[in-house]
Amino acid sequence: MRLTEKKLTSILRQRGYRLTPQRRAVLKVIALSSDHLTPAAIYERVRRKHPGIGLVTIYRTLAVLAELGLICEVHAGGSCRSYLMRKPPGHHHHLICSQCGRVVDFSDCDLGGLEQRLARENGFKIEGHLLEFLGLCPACQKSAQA
Amino acid sequence: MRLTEKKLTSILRQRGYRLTPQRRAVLKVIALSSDHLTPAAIYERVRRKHPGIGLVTIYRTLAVLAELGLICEVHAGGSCRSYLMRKPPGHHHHLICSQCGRVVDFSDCDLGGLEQRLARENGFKIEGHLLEFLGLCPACQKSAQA
DNA sequence: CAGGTAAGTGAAAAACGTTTTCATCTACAC
DNA sequence: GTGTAGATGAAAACGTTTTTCACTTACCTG
Ligand SMILES: [Mn+2]
Ligand SMILES: [Mn+2]
Ligand SMILES: [Zn+2]
Ligand SMILES: [Zn+2]
Repeated sequence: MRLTEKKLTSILRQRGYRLTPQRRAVLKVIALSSDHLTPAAIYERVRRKHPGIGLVTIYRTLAVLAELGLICEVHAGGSCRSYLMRKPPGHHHHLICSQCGRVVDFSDCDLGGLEQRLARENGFKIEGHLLEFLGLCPACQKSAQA
Repeated sequence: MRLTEKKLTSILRQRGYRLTPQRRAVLKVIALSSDHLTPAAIYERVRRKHPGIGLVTIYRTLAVLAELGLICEVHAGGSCRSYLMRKPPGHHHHLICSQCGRVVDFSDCDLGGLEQRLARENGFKIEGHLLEFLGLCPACQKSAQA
């Protein structure tokens, strides 16, 4: 189900929020990216088309959108907080070189079974997961031998 | 296998680190707690018996202990970073409530096959992984209905 | 289509949590 | 003991997030 303008307005209004150009712009940036974006990265991108926007508004908007369940917040290693659309078509994960920081994406993780078991055993409603492998990339393995 | 003073010294020295009273104190606080403790909480507790210690030392010590694999770092909702003893023998993972921050541990993740495939396809030498599920705990699901 | 008002915005400042810097100190090898 | 690489603490720098406040705007009502 695509998120039409109409639907978006109604979701917001249901909780007493208004649909402003700023909120539209922030949501659009997140929707068009398949990566996790930090508040700063979102700010940068939104400003390209919307130069007057304030960083404060980014934070406030992220809080509202997350509260409404339209986007979700992810905690990763480095910059800790980032956001992405709630149900992306195939989430994605990272293989990170612990030495040079190089990142490789992958998307097939096959955690469905584990997820179901954990949900059942603990009574959780699971919304997402964070999976990162850490290791040495080919280049750093070579330089480590030297 | 308990972590004796002797063993600890040897683990540290293997990498060129020294065993200082401050490091001993930080590790002790973490070992005696079954919770995840933030750097600030650790600082507070260590200071009770060790008033002169600086917060900087807490941060530096946490980085060293995590690098050595003696403790592990957790990213949860609110205060984001916290630490706890690494539970032998296997690694352990978290199921985190995105609303109240409650954390449930689990240890069986069965990622061996995926790990091997990623290593082969990308030439990485994989050293470890981070796996966290995010969702709503039973209590927060109830309060969400209201 | 006004007009009124609650909600939203942006600039600036404050509040955090974390890292860097640097002079001093100390654990440990010899 | 002595020398030295490694560790510490205070202060300052830093980047991120929140608060405050005067001003503006989306949206309801008539
Ligand atoms: Mn990615
Ligand atoms: Mn845990
Ligand atoms: Zn985090
Ligand atoms: Zn690398």
